[in-house]
Amino acid sequence: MPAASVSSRLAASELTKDLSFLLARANAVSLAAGNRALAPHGLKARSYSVLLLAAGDSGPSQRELAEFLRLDPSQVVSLVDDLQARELVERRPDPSDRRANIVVATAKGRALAEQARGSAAAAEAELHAELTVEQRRVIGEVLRTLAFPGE
Amino acid sequence: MPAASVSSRLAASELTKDLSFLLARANAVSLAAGNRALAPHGLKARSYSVLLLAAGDSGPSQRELAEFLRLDPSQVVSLVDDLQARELVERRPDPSDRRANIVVATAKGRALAEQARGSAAAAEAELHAELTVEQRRVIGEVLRTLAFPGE
DNA sequence: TATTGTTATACTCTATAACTATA
DNA sequence: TATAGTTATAGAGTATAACAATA
Repeated sequence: MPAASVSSRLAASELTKDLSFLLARANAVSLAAGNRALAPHGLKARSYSVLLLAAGDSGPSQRELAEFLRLDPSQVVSLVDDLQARELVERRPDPSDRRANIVVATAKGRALAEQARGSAAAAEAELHAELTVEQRRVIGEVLRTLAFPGE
Repeated sequence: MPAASVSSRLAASELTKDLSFLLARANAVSLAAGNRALAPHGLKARSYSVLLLAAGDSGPSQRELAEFLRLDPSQVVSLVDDLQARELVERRPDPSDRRANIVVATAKGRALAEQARGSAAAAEAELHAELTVEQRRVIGEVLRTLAFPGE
């Protein structure tokens, strides 16, 4: 991983006003911290997201996971393969469509998801420590709008 | 690229409240739109960022580019190699440190940077069309804080 | 015909280590 | 000794096409 951020002469650059750049850099910082927090649980951001969705009560198909996480269906295959090999999730045939697999967490998977959620939340709290309550509220709204455009 | 986002049963998931997830997804949307807008100029988000910094008046070294963009120095090498082969930037020896290369845009590079900036700004404006003025102001502040923690 | 999951493959991105030239 | 740039390489992530089973 590259060195930690430094205050730099480049901070005066026009890029600092580019929201897409700031979004990319903020995400890189957040992703690195998240992966660090999840590593002790044997998870990364991707596998954590799949596990969390599988541990919820929505009963997502692999296709739905791919769309929601903006992954290719083939990437979901290997993520689920890995989680299934570790007995954290199961593939269940969808009774209403025999082509589809419903991905559901096992008891072991739900327990791990709960632990990992604690670690992820702690890491996020640390990153957001400098933000005001108002800033947190607005950023939630805005990111939801940007993350799911047209909805 | 995966399918466009869909409104989904999964929107009720706890992940929708996870700012790190929303940040990652918003970035994926933004990056895809940015790369699409930059493609006609033969650029991607990465090379565009390097070109823009080289076109400014900071005169960044490769090391500074790596830190600011959170890239490994070896990644900067190939980005600059590519831009240099296209005569968009030059490597100039730093007079005060003969180990370092200062990366500066050529006239051709500055012209392309200006064009690309227009395309990128248009794409960003479209993505942010739904945001209020107040939301834009706050997101700028917040993303700067998250992108450059501790500064 | 179209879609879900799968496999295979190629390509890009990321991370690491080692080397050189300078400091 | 340490740092800037470079090279090489391996690993992770991404994108595409093709196939079987099912709709």
